[in-house]
Amino acid sequence: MSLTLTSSSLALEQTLSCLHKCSKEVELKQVHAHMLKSGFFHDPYAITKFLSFCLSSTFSSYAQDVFLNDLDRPDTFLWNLMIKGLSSSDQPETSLLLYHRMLSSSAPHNPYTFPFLLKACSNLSAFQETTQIHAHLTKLGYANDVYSVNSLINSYAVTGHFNHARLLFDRIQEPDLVSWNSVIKGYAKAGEMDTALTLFRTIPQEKKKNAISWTTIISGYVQAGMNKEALQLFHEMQNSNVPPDKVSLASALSACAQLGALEQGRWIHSYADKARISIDSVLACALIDMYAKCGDMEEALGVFKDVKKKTKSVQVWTALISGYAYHGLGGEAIRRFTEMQKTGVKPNGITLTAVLTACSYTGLVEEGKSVFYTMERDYNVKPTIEHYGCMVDLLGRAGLLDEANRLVQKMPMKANAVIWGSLLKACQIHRNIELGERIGEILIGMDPNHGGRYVHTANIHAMGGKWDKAAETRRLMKNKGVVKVPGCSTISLEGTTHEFVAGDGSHAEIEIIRSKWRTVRRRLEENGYVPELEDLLLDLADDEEREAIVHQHSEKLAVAYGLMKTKPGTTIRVMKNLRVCKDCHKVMKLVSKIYKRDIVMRDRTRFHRFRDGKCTCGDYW
DNA sequence: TTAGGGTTAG
Repeated sequence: MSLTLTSSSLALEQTLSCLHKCSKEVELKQVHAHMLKSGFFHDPYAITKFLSFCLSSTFSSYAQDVFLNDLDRPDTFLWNLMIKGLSSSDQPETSLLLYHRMLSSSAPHNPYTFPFLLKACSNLSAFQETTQIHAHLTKLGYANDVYSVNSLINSYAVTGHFNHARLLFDRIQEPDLVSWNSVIKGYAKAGEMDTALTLFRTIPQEKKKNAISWTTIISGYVQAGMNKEALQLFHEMQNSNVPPDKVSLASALSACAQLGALEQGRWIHSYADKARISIDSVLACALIDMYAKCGDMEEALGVFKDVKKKTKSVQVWTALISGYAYHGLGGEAIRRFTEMQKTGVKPNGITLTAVLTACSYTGLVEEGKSVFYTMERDYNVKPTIEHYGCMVDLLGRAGLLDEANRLVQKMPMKANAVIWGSLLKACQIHRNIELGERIGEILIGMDPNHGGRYVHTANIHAMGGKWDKAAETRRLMKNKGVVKVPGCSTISLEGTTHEFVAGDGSHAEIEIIRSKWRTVRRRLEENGYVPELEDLLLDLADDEEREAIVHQHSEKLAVAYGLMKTKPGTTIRVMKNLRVCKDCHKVMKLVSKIYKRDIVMRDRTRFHRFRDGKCTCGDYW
């Protein structure tokens, strides 16, 4: 008897080890059939192992089928196993479905189910379901179960209902750290950073803030676009004896990427190396994105190459492709896109947005069209407004304004301000005054408090010589009290960021900088420079006045400062909040040649790298 | 059994 048992359990263990090698559904089916035939499906241990494997790999719907069809009256443990597994699968809604099945079965309920269910609600961002489950667990008498309450707080937090979360939090006699972190998340998610920070500061010392607490507040600031504050908190975290883990690092890297803070980003990278924190897919993404957005594509590629093949997820590939896109390296982006597919990684909607952006920025019209019109068939991704946006931009930049406009008319969703904005820009570049004026009016209607809308509309009127209309638009803007965001450029030197705002003289060394700029300008003029005033369609009387304005542009002052303060041959890195104007672009090309300097300039949407009189954008931007 | 992260069109 004991011999039989041993051999049968041996057989089971062998079968289970086969199970773990299954990567295709046919293979899984074979193991499944074998287990049924051998009677293993009467053994709860075997069933648990089988379902757990399916749920943790790509076979969660297979697990669901087996569970519902093959099992005779599963117990509460198995129901919970299924609900847990499905809650973090790619179809969390099936978890809720199973819960309703469980209720109509004879399996007795227990409080263990609820945190899993609420996890599914969080993953679905489902507020209605959260309230239903809340009501149900109250009715069943689990309203004081700490795990359930914390999960409820989290679900309300994730769905943006911080008041619901707070109400529950305030009723807890002594909230644990999970409760604190969850309620803070609620405020952070809703952008209520003042309250989030106040609560964060109120966490009692004995609860001992952990890396999760810190990351919650840091990533809250990042999501609110308050990146400087995020990095300040990251520094505070390091002084507080809570070592950052990979999740904290990824959040801080996001802040660096947005700020263009290359030095701090590099520091985080070397910290991860020193602390022997392995670079997983998410950290790799954050690093590649940081280096790319800070203008260092070589380093971004270095990180990408060091990532192990198994870790090269679609997101990691997408981060690299996006980097090439906004560096204007369309050919390289497409090459990587092809390479990615050869390794068996399928693109998602975001990857395709990046590829289309790359085509748009490089003028690869046919390549872009081919991807756009086959994406649903080839990649099973339905075009979203972002993809249409890329296409409108691609066609518009290339001068195919009618085609772009037709696409806007026939797309299945309503055009938003981004789409109209990109079409208006194309009208300016290609001097289609009539269409541009119509779009300008639409945009002002959509965004009456956005200064840029009025400025662009006034400019297109001016371009058509309609000075009275241009003046009227500016007057309208003034009357409404709307102000234009001023152009602002920054340059980082030895860890200090210097800021220059157009026409503003607040920098301590402004007089020397202006004088330096006059010297630069003279050298440019000796080399044949003539100002490019086309972009500056202000209704000013004469060219002299317009020239004076163009020479106060913030990026010129930043570069002049860079030339003053850095050694010959050093790359000058400048960031601008708006798009670079034609004259500044021309000037940068000349400076790069005459002063033998590489200039890397990040503007609102992309990078320009100037070297020896040329720019990587090929003057197509 | 409960809490934190990355890639997206102007």
